[in-house]
Amino acid sequence: MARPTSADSAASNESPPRSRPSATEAGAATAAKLRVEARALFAERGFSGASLGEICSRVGIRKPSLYNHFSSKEALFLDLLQRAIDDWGKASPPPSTEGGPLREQLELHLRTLVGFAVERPHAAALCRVAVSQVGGALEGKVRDLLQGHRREYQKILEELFREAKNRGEVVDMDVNALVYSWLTFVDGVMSHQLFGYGRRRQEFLEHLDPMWKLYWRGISPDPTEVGL
Amino acid sequence: MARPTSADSAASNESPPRSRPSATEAGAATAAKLRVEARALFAERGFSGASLGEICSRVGIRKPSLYNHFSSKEALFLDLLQRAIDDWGKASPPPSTEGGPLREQLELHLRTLVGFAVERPHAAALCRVAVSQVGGALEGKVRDLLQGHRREYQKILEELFREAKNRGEVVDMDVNALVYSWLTFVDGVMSHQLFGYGRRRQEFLEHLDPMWKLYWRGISPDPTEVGL
DNA sequence: CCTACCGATCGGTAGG
DNA sequence: CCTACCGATCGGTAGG
Repeated sequence: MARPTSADSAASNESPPRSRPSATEAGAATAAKLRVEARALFAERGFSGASLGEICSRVGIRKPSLYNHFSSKEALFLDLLQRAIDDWGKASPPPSTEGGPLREQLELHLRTLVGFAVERPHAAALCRVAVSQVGGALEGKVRDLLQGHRREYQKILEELFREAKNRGEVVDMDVNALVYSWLTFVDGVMSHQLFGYGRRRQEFLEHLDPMWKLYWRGISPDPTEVGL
Repeated sequence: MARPTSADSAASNESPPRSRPSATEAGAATAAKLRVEARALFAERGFSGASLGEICSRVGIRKPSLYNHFSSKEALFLDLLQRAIDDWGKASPPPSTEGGPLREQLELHLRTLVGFAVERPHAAALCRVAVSQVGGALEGKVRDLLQGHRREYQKILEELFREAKNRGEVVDMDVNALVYSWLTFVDGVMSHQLFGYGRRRQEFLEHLDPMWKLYWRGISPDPTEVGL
């Protein structure tokens, strides 16, 4: 995240504004604005519920002009999804066995995952919309994008937990069960963050710390030493 | 669940077929068919992505005839959502402090929750679609339905964990943290079940047992006694 | 339950 | 980047 700006205003590859923008720079700026508004509207209404007309209206251009930047509604959505996945991955690098004790690695990783959803709510919500987009025309392409990322993530977790188990940093248990346990915990936390409403979301965030401790207690090699 | 039939073919209030159906019986049968197909299509494509024309086509009637049974697309969706919530609640009665040890209560409850998603995938997916329906016209009404149910569920859990804590059946910790921990665990499990794809879903189900044990280990008053 | 039809809006194109 | 416009489809109504 280049700038500490709020709520998804930052796209992946924005350039700072100049005093006299060239034609290509103006075009890039329009494309960036389109991405911001499209991301927000897709996140709020889903793929079919968001209309290109409204996106363009929010940017201040007419609908046909959008096709100078994106070849179709589907292409626009997939572009945004790819960026959201990439940005999320960059903001939350997977934990490594080299980085230190498993407990600290996992806790940090959890916090960066949640942090992305807090700082980039529209990008996170777009991923949620994509996951929910099980039917319809772009089903296959969305699934490919998401599954590729998920498979890679799962493989990293398998290695992480296998090594941690060998070092006695985690309870002695089937590695796959440990991986699924982590995925379930993360998905549960993200569900609250992505689907929760208003106050609930904030209230939930305040309980992240004790929830993490209870999770760690479950997979810790020595639960009695986990301070609660 | 009255009949052990597969995949959501059973609506909430179907009556068994007779040899010579009256006019009102035929009408009720049509309404039931409409619910089955609408539930499947809403679940697959979302609210905006599903069209009344296709629903009617699957049932074998013309679009205007739908309005003899439901006053609008929105009313149809809300009817289905209400039924899905009710059915899920009936199939998964919340755990009670009277019913026995907390551990057994929670495990049984978890299995009935997952069982509903397995036996009634379209009803469960409709709830997922509704939760995702954060924007658009029916935002407020959907939220009211879901929040009402959620609040009630959360209150029951608070009482459950408070009493269990007093009896020493659960780790000594803030009751709210225990409640949120349970909600997170359940949401994580449901995420896999509702959003998962094909083989993954099955593979995940096979790990439900060890995942449950790891969860219980985290909130158990004596984790060392949890057999893994 | 049907045919016939409504205005609105959709994603996208032609052409400049 | 625009105006003008396309065919298709949408939810819903009139009238029987």
